[in-house]
Amino acid sequence: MRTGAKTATGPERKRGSGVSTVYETLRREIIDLTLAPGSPIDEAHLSERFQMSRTPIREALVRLASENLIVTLTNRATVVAPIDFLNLSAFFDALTLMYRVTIREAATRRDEAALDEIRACQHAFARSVEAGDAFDMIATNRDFHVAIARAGGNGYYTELFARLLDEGRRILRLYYSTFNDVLPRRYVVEHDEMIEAIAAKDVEKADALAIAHADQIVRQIQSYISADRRNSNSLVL
Amino acid sequence: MRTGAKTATGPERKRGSGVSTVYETLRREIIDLTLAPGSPIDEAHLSERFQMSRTPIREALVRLASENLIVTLTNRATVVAPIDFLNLSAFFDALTLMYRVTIREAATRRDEAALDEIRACQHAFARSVEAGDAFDMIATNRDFHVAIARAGGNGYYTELFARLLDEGRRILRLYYSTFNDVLPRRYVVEHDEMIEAIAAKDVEKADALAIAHADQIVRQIQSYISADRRNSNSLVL
DNA sequence: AGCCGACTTTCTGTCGACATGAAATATATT
DNA sequence: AATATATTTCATGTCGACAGAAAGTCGGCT
Repeated sequence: MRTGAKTATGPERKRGSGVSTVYETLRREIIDLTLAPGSPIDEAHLSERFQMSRTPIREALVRLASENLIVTLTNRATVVAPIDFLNLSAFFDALTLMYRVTIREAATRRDEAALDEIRACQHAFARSVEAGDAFDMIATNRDFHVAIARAGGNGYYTELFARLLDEGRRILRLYYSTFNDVLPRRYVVEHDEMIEAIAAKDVEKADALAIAHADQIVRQIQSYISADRRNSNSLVL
Repeated sequence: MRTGAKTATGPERKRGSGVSTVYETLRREIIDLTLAPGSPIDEAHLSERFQMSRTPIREALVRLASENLIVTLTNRATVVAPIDFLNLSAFFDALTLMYRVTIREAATRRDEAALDEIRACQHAFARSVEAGDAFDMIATNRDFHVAIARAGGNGYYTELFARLLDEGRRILRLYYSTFNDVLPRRYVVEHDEMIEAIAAKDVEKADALAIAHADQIVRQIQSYISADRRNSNSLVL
């Protein structure tokens, strides 16, 4: 006989969805800086917020931790991963490398479907630049470059690149207020040139564009940071 | 087989150690092919084997899954990640790139402590080559290259490279029986030349050696595969 | 006899509760 | 008063149990 009276407060949630819901929501909030770097993550709070037990929440946290989006101090707190301004050069190096490698692969192996994907992302990016929506700009820019990486067809590159771009999103968010509208339009043009080079399978041209583009972004971030007095006080947020 | 003397009543296990114990043990067994690709992972079995509840085991599995060492089919089985022979070229590309990038960084930024680390790993590698222990050779070779990556000081590179080398360990294990003793000795010599170039901060020399080394390994794996009829039947294990 | 559907099995996903260890607080001592 | 120590607090780590979902099994039907 079944005990399944199912009570009043029905667990109206599909079975395997708990962990991924929490994971994706928190991931987005961390990258959006909705959750500030260093802010504590409380399992009980999340348990109440997402209306589920701590178990699926813990599993989501383990997943986030393995992507370095959160840091867990054993037996004590777990906090949103700080933005490490001390290792920025390693970040810039890796980011530049992946810009170059992924666009080279894309220029080599792209097919029409992948090109369409890239163009769609570029349109979304151009729209948010027109709209002056800095947040959406940062997000669509990320998607554009991930689409290029996908066109290259190397999952190892795509995965690392996506992580780097997400980390970049966090840093850019810190400075979104200082965004001016000169650089974004330049990015739109550079993106268009990239698409052209990829479509033409001109690997060296694409590579050169990637180098220039990466240089732009690195310089942009560096100028934001050096213009911001906060970092002379607390280097690690 | 190890420990397990803990029997009887006492939950004599340190508090935060459960997850990492399971994680590290399974990780080693997966990379060693002690757990065959595609073989099922049963939480209840592991629960009994490690003498702990399913909760810490599940968290270890989540961690392994996020590193693509296992694959979980929602609501169904979780299995050891198959070795994907179809995407080998992406693997070779990424591996070669990381050989080059990490050794270039190492040749640029290495300090004496890092060099000592690298030399220690090389000694361990040379010893296992002398001993003709193919398994240990594969493991110490991995450690040697990770040490070089560490010397470069870029965590993003080190992490990806370590993952790639571990994946390579799985593939090499498949063919360990066909190891001959010509190539390993060549590897020892090549490793020595790499150390020399890194110590001399000769970036271009180091890069050239990395390319040659990567080429060796890729060719070795490819020859094993093409010499092995298994793969014409089931391309994905 | 063969195909379809309900039952059973056996996993995984989720839950609530307890144990433990570290920070925070209160207390005692020099 | 300041430091060292005991106590409280409370978030985390772990546990055992229940519920839901597929695969496998068995019996009924045309």
